[in-house]
Amino acid sequence: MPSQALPGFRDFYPDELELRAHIFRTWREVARRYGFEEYDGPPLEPLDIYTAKSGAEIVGQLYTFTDKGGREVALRPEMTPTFARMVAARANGLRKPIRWFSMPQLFRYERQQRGRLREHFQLNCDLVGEPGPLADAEVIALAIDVMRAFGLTEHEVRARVSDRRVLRSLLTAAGVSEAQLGDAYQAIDKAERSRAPELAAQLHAAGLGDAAIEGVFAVAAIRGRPALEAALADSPDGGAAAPLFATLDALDAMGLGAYIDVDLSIVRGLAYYTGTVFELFDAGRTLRAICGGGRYDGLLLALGGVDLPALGFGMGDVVLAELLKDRGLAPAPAANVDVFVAAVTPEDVPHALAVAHELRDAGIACEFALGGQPLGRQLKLADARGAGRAIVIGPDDRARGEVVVRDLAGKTQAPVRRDAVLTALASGAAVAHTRSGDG
RNA sequence: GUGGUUGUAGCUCAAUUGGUUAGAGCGCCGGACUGUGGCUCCGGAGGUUGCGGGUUCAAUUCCCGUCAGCCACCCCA
Repeated sequence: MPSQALPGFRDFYPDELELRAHIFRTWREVARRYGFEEYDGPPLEPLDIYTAKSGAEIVGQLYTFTDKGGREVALRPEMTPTFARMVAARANGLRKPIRWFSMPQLFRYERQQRGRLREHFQLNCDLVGEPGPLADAEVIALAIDVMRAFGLTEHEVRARVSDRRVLRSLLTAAGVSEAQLGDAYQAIDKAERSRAPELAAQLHAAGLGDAAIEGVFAVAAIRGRPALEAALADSPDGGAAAPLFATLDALDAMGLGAYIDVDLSIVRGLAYYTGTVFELFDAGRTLRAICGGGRYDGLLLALGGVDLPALGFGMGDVVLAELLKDRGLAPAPAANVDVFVAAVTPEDVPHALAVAHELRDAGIACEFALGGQPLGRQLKLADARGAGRAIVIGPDDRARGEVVVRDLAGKTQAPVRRDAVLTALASGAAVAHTRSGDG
């Protein structure tokens, strides 16, 4: 048994890379539709840009080492610190709002499971410089439109949306103190996965009273806009949800309302979110989150020293690829070549090479048999390669100054003058492409 | 990092309460088929049964360890 890839790392065979390329193409195409520009940064960064934000305990989940210059470095586990640095460095010169996206490969040293590896690619889209609710709608809409571009409908993917400003208002009204908010968020985040008595015990240990604990569970159970509006009716700060509602209205106006579930159990694990938070899930909830993001208005100040409102999301390729395969939405295998050039006898081979290279110069993908196989075997290979046409060159054809152009799907063929091969291919029956979708 | 569970050709899976040479389909290579492909038929290559140890006359099968996958926890930047 030869060595294999490290746990959590992937070898991409051609058919798997095909899916990855499909995901990358789609990510770029949809981001472009929203006016986002692509950027990138180094995959290796100083360790402290990650510990500064998340504390030293994060080191256990990073790939770190000391480089030959004595620097503590880490393979990037996330893009946000790099993004914050880049934005901060040129903040004054960049026209706001900034719409940037990237597709970094990220690394984290953790026990892998389905949908969670030690290495993955992640679409990061961030919008900086706009505090208003339309920015939130733009970012959520972009995430949803990526799903739609893959052919995923509102029956297959759900966007669960909440807002930390709303959570804070409701929890405060229920008697949760400012200092206890973090514990309350954590309990809400786990509400669907953990048992209520355990969570209640943890909250109790954090100093919450019975009424406040009950309030936390009540908030975590809010689903849908009417339920949220009802809860807010009893709240002293009913206006806390105004931005969220404006964002939801905007998504409705875009025609994407069918994808949205107001779901107050969504808080996101990160401490730095300040407003809208959202996650995308497959409708059956059999997989991990496809995408997560939200508004982080204080983070650029903390990381980069520029005080700009911002929000964004990250969408990994692993869960997405699982979902596309489950739903039969992975692209059909592409044809390797458009045309296969077959030589009947060894004497025909130089002529086949000349024709093949003419086609290649003209931008047509073509292949010929390297091993002098019989014609039948060559055509078999042409078929396996998905070629739409074959060009057959034999002594008889050459004697007439011709080649045979065969339509492999239609099983028809016709002689073509040797010097008219290119024009015949261009004007004849369309070269078959098996690719569908993004071709 | 903790606990549970599963590991048999490239892939999907078989192998009678432990029994002799570990099989099949798909895929791959070749032949039937040296100027016409997808089908069919025939043949071939490909396995230290994840790895190591133990029990036994005998281990793919039972036990232990280890590695890897999966599930839950942790974490989810």
